[in-house]
Amino acid sequence: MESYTEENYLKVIYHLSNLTTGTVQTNAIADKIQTRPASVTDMMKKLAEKQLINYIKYQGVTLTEKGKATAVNIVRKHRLWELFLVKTLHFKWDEVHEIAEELEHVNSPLLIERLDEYLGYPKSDPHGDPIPDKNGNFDSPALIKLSKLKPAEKGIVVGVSEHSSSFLKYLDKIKLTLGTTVEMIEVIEFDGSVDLLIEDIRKNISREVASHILMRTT
Amino acid sequence: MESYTEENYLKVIYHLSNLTTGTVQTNAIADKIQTRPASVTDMMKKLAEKQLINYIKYQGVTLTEKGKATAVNIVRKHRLWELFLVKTLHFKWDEVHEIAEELEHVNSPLLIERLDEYLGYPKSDPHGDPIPDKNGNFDSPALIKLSKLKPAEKGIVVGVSEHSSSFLKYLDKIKLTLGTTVEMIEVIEFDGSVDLLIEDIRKNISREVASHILMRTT
DNA sequence: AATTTTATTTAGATTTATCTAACTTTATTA
DNA sequence: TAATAAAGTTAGATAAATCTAAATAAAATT
Repeated sequence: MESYTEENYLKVIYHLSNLTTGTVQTNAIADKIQTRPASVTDMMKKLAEKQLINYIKYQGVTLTEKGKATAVNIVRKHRLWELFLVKTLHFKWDEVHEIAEELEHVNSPLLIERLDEYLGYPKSDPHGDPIPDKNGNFDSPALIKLSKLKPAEKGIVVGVSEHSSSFLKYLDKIKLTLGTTVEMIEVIEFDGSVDLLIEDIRKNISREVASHILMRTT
Repeated sequence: MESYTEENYLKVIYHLSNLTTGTVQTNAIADKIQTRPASVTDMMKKLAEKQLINYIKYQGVTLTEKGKATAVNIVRKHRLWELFLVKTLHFKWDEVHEIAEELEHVNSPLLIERLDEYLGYPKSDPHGDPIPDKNGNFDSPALIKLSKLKPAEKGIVVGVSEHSSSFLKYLDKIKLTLGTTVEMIEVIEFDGSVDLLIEDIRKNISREVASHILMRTT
């Protein structure tokens, strides 16, 4: 069994290696986990000893199969809980992340099995992220960042790659929520911001925001 | 904020002082929490420093108002989760204790508020134990142990004072579940076991078991 | 009351996860 | 490529929760 802390490290490594598809650096982990690089190094040694990561001094880490399976299971629990909070307890999508961060560490495979069943074996969470099944499998639809849409191209918002409450609240405000259809008008060369048509209203959003919104083109 | 461990100590002290209405001894806590008396003493000093308990060396402890409020809140969370597991996720009453032991430590007042609302502000959990409300209030109906019923007296099973799976499974087996009406036939003087009428069938159960079944007389 | 038993506490050690400060390795750039 | 900057590691320390073994206090018994 992994400790609460070990689970968090594995989860963070998993998320960071998803973004770069390569190895994960010590400082990146320290940043995400809000700790010191020295603490990360200590933990890397421990996780390597437990065969959960491949660790080469000064070279960063990758997850082993075992480590990846553990991480995916935590992600599965996190996303099932988020969906439960929104669907059953009527939380808003920007309120669930922190609570799920705690719930994901509750260790009862049967509980998660039952929760999955209760929710109808869902395929995605309230932010559009895929929910791995019991065996860790999930399909990641081919997604494109909103910032990469071509002029006149249309797409549906299916996910976000940033889960902070302030970001999600902002999306609610400008009506850029999951399932919304958006048409690209143009990318402003000067600052990379984008002019969009959101439900027939023309809006400009920053490059920063547009790069965290994931679309499926239609 | 209290740590996971501190919360467990407070909960155990609360439950033990309920039984004796007096102070709680070091060894009793050590026993319940499966740790050494020396560890309990260490923790008692810490909890006393935080004003959660009144601690006098060699004399045992009592909860302060603050400590009691904290303990009651944990009990509230535990019982709400147990009810959720049974009502919504279709667990059996003997399967929920261990899972609730973990869930009770998730710290989100809003989550518990919503869960309470979702469950319809219930007054008792699947074992018949009262669920404290948001302010820590609950009514403890005047209960009598099954072992104390007088011959020919009838009562309804409303709770149990033992939550082990083996005990609850046994109750299921002999059809002595919550809500069942039972009539006392006689107490066998020799071993204190009781002859009962349970749904028109005459059964004998041990003093030990009968003393853990709580009744409301009818 | 003296002795024995039981309950509790103290002292000092251990484990886990963290830290700071100093040092080493790798990467960048002038 | 030598110097500088950035990234990562090591060594030694700290806090939380636990332990064992020894000491002390309270309770029970002769």
